[in-house]
Amino acid sequence: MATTPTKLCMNYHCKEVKSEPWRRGWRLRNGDFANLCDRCGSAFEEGRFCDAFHSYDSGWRQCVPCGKRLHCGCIASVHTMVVLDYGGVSCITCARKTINILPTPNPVWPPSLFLSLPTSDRVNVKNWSQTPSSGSIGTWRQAPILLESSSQSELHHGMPSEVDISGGIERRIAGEQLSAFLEKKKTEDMTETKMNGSLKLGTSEMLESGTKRGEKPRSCIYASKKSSSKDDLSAHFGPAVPSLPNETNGQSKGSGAHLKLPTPSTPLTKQFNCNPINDVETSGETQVRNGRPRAEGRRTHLLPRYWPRITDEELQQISGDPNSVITPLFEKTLSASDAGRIGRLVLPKKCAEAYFPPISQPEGLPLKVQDFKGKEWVFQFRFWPNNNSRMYVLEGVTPCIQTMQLQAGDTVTFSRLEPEGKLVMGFRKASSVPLFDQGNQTLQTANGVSAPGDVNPADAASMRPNVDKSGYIAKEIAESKSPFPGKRKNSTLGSRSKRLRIENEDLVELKLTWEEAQGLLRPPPNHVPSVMVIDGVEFEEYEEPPILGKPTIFATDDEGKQIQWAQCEDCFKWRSLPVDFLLPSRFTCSDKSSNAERLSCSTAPEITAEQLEELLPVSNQVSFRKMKATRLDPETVEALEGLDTLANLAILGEGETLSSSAQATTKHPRHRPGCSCIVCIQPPSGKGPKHKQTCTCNVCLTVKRRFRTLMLRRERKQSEKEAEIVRKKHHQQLPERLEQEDDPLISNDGDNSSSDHRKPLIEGFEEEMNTRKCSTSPFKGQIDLNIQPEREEELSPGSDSSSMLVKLLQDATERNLKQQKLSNFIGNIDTTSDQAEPSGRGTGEDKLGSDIKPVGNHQDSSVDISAALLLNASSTTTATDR
DNA sequence: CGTCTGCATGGTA
DNA sequence: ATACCATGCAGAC
Repeated sequence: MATTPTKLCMNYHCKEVKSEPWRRGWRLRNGDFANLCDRCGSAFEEGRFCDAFHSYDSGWRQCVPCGKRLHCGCIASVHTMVVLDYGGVSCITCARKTINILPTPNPVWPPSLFLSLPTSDRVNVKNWSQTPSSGSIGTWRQAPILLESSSQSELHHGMPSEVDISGGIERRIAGEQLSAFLEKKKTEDMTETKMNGSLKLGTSEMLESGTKRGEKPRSCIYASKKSSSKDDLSAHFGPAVPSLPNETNGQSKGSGAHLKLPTPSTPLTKQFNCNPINDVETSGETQVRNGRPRAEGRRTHLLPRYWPRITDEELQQISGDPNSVITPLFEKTLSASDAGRIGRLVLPKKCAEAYFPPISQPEGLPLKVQDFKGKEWVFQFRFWPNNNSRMYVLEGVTPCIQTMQLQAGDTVTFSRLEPEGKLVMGFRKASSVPLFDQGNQTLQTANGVSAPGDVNPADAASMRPNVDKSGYIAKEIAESKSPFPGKRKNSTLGSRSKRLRIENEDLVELKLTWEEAQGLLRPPPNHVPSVMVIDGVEFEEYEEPPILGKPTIFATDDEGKQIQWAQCEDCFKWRSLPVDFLLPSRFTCSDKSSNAERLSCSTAPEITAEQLEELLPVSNQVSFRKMKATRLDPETVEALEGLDTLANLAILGEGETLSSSAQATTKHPRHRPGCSCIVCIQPPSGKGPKHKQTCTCNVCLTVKRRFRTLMLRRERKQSEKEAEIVRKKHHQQLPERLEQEDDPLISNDGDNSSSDHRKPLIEGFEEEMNTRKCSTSPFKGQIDLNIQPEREEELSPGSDSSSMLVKLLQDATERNLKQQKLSNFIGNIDTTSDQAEPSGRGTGEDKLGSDIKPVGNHQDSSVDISAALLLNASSTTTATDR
């Protein structure tokens, strides 16, 4: 970029083919300088470039004070003139003389900023005019634009609210700055920023270097146009300046504040290397673009939690067009209210005022926003008077949020895509961050990208002229399942109400824990269960509460024998173990006693994680990776260990105490007060009466009900599953997204769709489980009220239940068997939840069988079952169902 | 009676 | 002490 791709002189009228050395011309957007041949370069240096080459071009005006001809809107001359407040232009010389008075430096077009787009395009860009106030806005917007674009400082300095007047701003900008700016140009110093920068509207530097310290003029940067006309500027910058002094100000006390706000975002353009953000603050965090504003000023104004976090990569993904620039504006973690059905998304005041179009009426205006898929949404951007302030909200977001499958705790991001100026809305699933990964605040999760979308012409107004709009999006992180990023980047929730926090973080976390824990439940060590039979189903009863074992991976060895792979806690090597080996909560090589040879951590690994991963079905690799990560990450390890505690707490919670001194009852580990599941309502092992098929006791009724539910579900699942498959085929292009969706852990049950999302998968697992069980189940063919619901599938045709249902079940089973085969084994890990679900899910009522154990192992030996689920998968189910 | 709308309240930073 | 904002809630529909 820096240099012209070709070896041609960059003077459009010259194009002399030349080789090095080139003479330096105007600054390009990318920070480099135009390469000019000697002749053109000389003309440029002498300030007669336009006279020499553009004499016949349009755009010539006269300096108001001295009458000198000025080629306005030309990148080659942009730095030599100033746009006056009251109209007209002035050469720099005159501007300097008049200094604070009239002259406004050209807003920036620092050459660097200059966009190749035709002026016209940009200029028209947004008519914010939609708003009633638009008219006036236009005017002063320009100013703001300039300010912002050029420099934040300016804004801060003074222009604030009253900015209305273009004049004000411009004045400041005046000559001095210009000159300063020019000087800088020469030196190319980006460093200097300060005020000058701000004033230097015109200076390209600002833009480029823009970021100098905190204040990088983000928005401005990109807006370059050939024409210097205000319009143009406004188009670009305008938005940026959210400031809205006038418009907004009505309420807010400091409209000025608004102005300031705008600044924060720096345009992160792809094009420009200068990522304000990066430049400034992040020396280290190069990749994450936190919206953190470079500008300190901004920071102070925009709470960290709203700083957009987005990586360069993400940005790039968002904008497919290499020429487009995405400027992250801000992000917000959805509150319960935001994600609720009301469809109102509360916008941080400062963000709204800084990046959205100014609105003077509560009704606000329609705002077009594109989502990462490029779909355009129109929200009503408005505000409510609140105290002496305003509360900004986006109305009508429900469809969008549902489409993105967002829920409380997830984060939506707003970015602006330049030069289109479109607002882009992205998102980041809270779940994407590994549960235990709290420490990492990186954006792994982020994704959403937004495609460019135009601001709607009509609504364009809504978007601010200059403001950046970028919606950025979050990609979903594939693996992340965990619901909450521990700390979430900014603890967006942090400030939120406890309620929210609990719901989203803790709750989710707890939920996850449960899901994961479910699959890891193990009988207490060294405890021999007493087996009770309830209606034909064996239940293992332990005196001690279960413990959480370590996740393992089930596979088949070379000989076709079922085995499970477990990772040593100490050396992280993977060891093969008999499929029926129950891992303790902390497994180490030395525990591999199952094999004759006793191992130690020093023993060479039998397989590497990578190899192991390869052995897994694709569908399980994600889980595996997660597991792997979990183990390797010290934090996670700790967390894992804490899982035990957590799980136990959860188990113990709710009043029931499954203390070590466990009560001898049939209550399952997850029993909760009031639990009426088939297990809990049963008398202690073996003491209950045997049920007949005609029995109408609670247990039997429950089982029957569950069976019915199961059958219905199966039908539904089947159809959904098929639909899902079809859908996937169509959407393979969005792997990430899909992946996320697939992530079972992510599911939150919120009201949203996310839950729906998982359903298919879960169900699939369920089916699998059912299938297996069925195949092995001894009870085929009949509805045996004594069996666990999960096993109901086993029923074979001819059972008491409708033969049709049975048939359906069988069909589904067969199908599933074929499809899932071995993959089923992998159940422990993440899939754990899935597994669990299956069983549990079968019945709508969780509890039933849920809790108890996996009878399966006793009955059939379907390895998977026994191995993976010592406990009851069902319990998991329970959790999910609920 | 459910939903929508706009404002009020109160917790948190 | 103040501003922000998540949620509540009453009135309207």
